[in-house]
Amino acid sequence: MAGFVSHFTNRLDAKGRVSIPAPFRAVLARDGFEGLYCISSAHCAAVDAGGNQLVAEIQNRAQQFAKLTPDHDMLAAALFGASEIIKIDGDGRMTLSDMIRDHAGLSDTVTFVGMDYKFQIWEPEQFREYRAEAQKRALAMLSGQLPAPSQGEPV
Amino acid sequence: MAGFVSHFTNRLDAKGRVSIPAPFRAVLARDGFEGLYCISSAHCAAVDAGGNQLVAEIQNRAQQFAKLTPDHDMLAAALFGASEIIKIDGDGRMTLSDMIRDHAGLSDTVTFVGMDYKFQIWEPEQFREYRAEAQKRALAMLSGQLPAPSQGEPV
DNA sequence: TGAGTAAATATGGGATACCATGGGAAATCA
DNA sequence: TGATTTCCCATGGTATCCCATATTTACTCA
Repeated sequence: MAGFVSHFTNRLDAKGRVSIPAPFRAVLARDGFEGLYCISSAHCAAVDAGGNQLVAEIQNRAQQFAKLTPDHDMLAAALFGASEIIKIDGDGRMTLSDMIRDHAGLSDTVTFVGMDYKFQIWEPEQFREYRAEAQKRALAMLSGQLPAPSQGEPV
Repeated sequence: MAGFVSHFTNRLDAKGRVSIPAPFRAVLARDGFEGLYCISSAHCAAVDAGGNQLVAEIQNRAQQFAKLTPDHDMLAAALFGASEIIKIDGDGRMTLSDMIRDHAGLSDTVTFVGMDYKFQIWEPEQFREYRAEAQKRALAMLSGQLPAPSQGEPV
């Protein structure tokens, strides 16, 4: 099944709302999750967003540790504490929370980046920089220039 | 089963639409993908296009890494963020996005180049140059003049 | 064989539907 | 009650759908 693909930049209005790109809304509708699951990325200035597919990946991560252990508690606090569920209004818009705005450094435009099972929310200029770097690294990785990938690197 | 072969040059109309060559449409119909999956080539001024076969190659590349890791995020941003799914209208035409037009440097004509499991979208003159170079290199490779090509050439 | 006919294809253009965006009014909260 | 949020409607631009036409290719039948 097709996931989140391509990237879009939309404007933030005076009320702090921004349209979620229509193709992404279509994916979310198929996914079935009510609202939009958002979680600050631990390793870049972006917010991960998505539906059940994303939630499943996160839970999968937490399940590496037995419940009630200090490790699990810590990971759970880090993951779920940095998460929130945003409502989507009748016109397909979301209202950005302070957490999202601060973490991504957003001002008046927002870039949505498809990443198959989730998408990311970026400040446009920062995404440009990240993408330039990502493309360089991807080219190197895919050309077999780099050693074996890190299988289970922490989030 | 036969893939995408040969090349065709069609005209871009005032609305930015261009007919996908009928032989390519036949391959896409067999493939079963809904629409046309497009991704900017990382190493030349062309856009890769195709259906499930192409998507499978790309997903395969991303699966080298565990989800939610920095490596996977980076690769996914470079691959899926640079992709889009273009609709094909009832007459077999696609509307070129800005991304495609810019990346390939298109103006008023488009060359479609079959490459078996995918095809490429080129500006005609740039393709001529690329092909001249490609033929020279292919000849050298096939006669064993050059060292083995890089293992995992980017999608 | 060869003119006539039918089918497929590339291309043009009008009408309609969709989407991002702005703003007002009702509802909710502190 | 003032501020914020949620719901609803308006609008301009664009993409999509549908139909028309020219040109080529394939086919038919005398």
